[in-house]
Amino acid sequence: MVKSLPVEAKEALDKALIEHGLRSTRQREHVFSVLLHKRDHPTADEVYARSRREMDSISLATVYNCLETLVGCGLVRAVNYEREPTRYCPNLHEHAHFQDRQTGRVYDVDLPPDLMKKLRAVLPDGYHAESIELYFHGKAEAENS
Amino acid sequence: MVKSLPVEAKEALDKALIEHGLRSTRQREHVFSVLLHKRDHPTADEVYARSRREMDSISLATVYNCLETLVGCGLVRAVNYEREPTRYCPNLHEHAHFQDRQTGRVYDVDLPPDLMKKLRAVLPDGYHAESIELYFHGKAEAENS
DNA sequence: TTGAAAATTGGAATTATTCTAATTTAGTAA
DNA sequence: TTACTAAATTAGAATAATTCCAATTTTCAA
Repeated sequence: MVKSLPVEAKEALDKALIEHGLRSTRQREHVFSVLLHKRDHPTADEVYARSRREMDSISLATVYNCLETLVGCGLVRAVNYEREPTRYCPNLHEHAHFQDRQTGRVYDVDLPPDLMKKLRAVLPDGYHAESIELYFHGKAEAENS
Repeated sequence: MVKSLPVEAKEALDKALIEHGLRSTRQREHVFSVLLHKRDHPTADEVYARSRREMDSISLATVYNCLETLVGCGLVRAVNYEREPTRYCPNLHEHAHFQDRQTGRVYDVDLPPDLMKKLRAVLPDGYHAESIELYFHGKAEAENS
């Protein structure tokens, strides 16, 4: 059972939507709550399945729309490994991703402060990065869950 | 006109193919030469178009097969930005990629020695990276070509 | 030279995602 | 409240990069 949005998340959502000139809808709120509730980098299909458990009328197209909206508002990041389906991540701290080769599971990797600054400094003059994505792929030692 | 493979590239290709228990074919050699000749991170479709200019009988499926083989042999890297078509890069030096938001063009970014080592050190115990991909996206000041 | 395994081929199939056009809804103004 | 209008949702069709398939061709070792 996905609990509804905590107030601070609801506030962040409404604020971001208003800032972007977008409306608050049940579906957007629900999709956001699904992402926050289980932060395991689900695909759109998985978000759809989870969303339907509480909101059986939501459509796949709407899930895609909501995810795109959330990414556009900066509340969620899209994570792409090779040509696998896009995964979604509501962690807004500066972080990288690690995918386990065997299970395909994706984990967040915290980054030391200033690492992004250092990476940005690697760019030659004339290159200005708006986003930096750091993807690790390999073997993660067995964990529970 | 795509010149045929330089000897050292031909040798590297044959060596890599043999190491992986694969055969040398005209198509593999030609696709590799196309990648080496213009290193602008072409998509499979673009590689197909270029390959056909000299080898009109090559099929799109074969181009995909060859690219996959070259990547598997470690002679070429696959570059993925969001859900755009995969691009291919024959630069084997340690490097990152930068995509210009406006043109979509992808550039190689040289990395200082040891940067990859430092990035690897960011991983918590139990995580072992086999590959690390660093993607920049933003604005590159206008260049010729 | 030959045979078997591997590679190529054209076209069909797949699949994540986007598009479309009709319906519903949110938010505002009267 | 009510009514309006633009925005959002919806189901299903369409798209596009890639993969699959079964038949043919090629490589290479014996």
